[in-house]
Amino acid sequence: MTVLRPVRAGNAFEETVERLLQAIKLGVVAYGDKLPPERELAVRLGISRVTLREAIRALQDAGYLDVRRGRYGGAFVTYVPPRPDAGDLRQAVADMGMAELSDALTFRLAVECGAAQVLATSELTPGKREVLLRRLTELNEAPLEDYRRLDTAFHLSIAELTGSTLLATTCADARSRVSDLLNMIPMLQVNIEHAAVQHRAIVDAVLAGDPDAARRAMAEHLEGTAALLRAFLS
Amino acid sequence: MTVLRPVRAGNAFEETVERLLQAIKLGVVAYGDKLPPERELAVRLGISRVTLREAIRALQDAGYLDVRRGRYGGAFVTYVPPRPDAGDLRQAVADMGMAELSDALTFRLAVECGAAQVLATSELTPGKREVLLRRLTELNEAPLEDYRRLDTAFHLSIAELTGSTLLATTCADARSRVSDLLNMIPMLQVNIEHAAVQHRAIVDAVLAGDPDAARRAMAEHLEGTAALLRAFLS
DNA sequence: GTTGATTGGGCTAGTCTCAGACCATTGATG
DNA sequence: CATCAATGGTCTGAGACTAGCCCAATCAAC
Repeated sequence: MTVLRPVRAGNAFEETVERLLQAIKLGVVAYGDKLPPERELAVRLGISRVTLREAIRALQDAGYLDVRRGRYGGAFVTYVPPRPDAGDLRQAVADMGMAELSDALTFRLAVECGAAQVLATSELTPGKREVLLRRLTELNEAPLEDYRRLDTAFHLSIAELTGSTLLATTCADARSRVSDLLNMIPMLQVNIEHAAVQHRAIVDAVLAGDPDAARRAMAEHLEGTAALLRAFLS
Repeated sequence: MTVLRPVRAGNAFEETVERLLQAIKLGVVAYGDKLPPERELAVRLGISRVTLREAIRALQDAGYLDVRRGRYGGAFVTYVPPRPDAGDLRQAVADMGMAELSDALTFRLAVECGAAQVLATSELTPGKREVLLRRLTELNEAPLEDYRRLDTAFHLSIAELTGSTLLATTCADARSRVSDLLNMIPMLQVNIEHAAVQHRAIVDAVLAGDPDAARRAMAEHLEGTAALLRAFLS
């Protein structure tokens, strides 16, 4: 029974660390940015300041954050994604386990295709069309070190533009489950160009209001990424 | 920022009540069945027996469970879905709020279509094909009072057959967000027949290995249900 | 009947988490 | 250079949650 599973993934401290790590690794707070003030963040995360501080302390010790006191102080992100490396990738996949990996990839495929389909079905305001196109342009013009972050932003904006909070958080969750691995895939110019074509196809289908084409373009894109990932494992 | 949202939906007691309610309302434990023994269930839910007992007590007080001591005792499900009623439906939607409702419907559309697509893409073993067909048959032969439960089982088995635990739990979550409302939609023979045709189309597309058709059939089915729901609100 | 296995009922000591108050540091501003 | 607002750092008492233990009820099997 899939429903009588653990109510909680861990204690408040552990879950908070995970959540902050997700924000950092997805680039929601980029390098050099700071987290919101502790008091405000604790409220938003629905936990006490004490617990939040423990989590921040752990991330500081692990080298993800630099905490400074005083006015204009805060917890600044110092994390930079590791340089892509096929060896690290193999190691990371081994740590994760093949079963969990394919679960995560399947999950991502389903929810992101669902989001693309829904977005293509919905009435898109000019403002929304513009957001989508801007994200695509930013990604295409990105310097190499910003590529992953802007790719994440592009993918997540598709889910966010549907207007469904549940869908947006689920896509963010799905992405974060594979983001470490994606970051370790060596980036070749040919792959980036290939991805750019696929991104364009997704946007075109969404803007044309063609859910079938959107779903197909997204599936092709994600399956390409998954295949690339698997290719570095053999 | 969609990612710096609350780490927890409530305290352990509240989340446990929700989870048990989900199991009951989705029919994972049907009327007359009993929950697993407290000690075992507490382990599976990852909580203490004390907290579990509080949750069970609350559900007992609310009339969902009948708890009996001694050997062969346990917590027996006494819940029967309320008789469909358009008035109750309107009330429930008003309580829920339109924004939350459309979020839930969008979410369900995305993840269930994603699941159907994924399943149609995957290699289906004879055993899996059989499970799917059996669920469909059971649903079609169901007496009226079992219809909702078997409909849920049919939909969830699509997600489960993908082999992705994440996807299965997400679909269960999506369904449970609208299950109360679905239970309140008056069931007309014409609607059931209509749904049967759509269910058949979904299964055919999945078995044929046609992800586009599967996605389309599922979308049509869910949009039909959503439209039916909205129809009773005006 | 008596027994014994299974199950719910209840207690306690210890840990986790919280809310709220107060302290310490920083740096822009006057 | 003094001020002060914003921010991290720390403490305390209360409540939530847990692990582990033992008690009480039930009923099939002997």
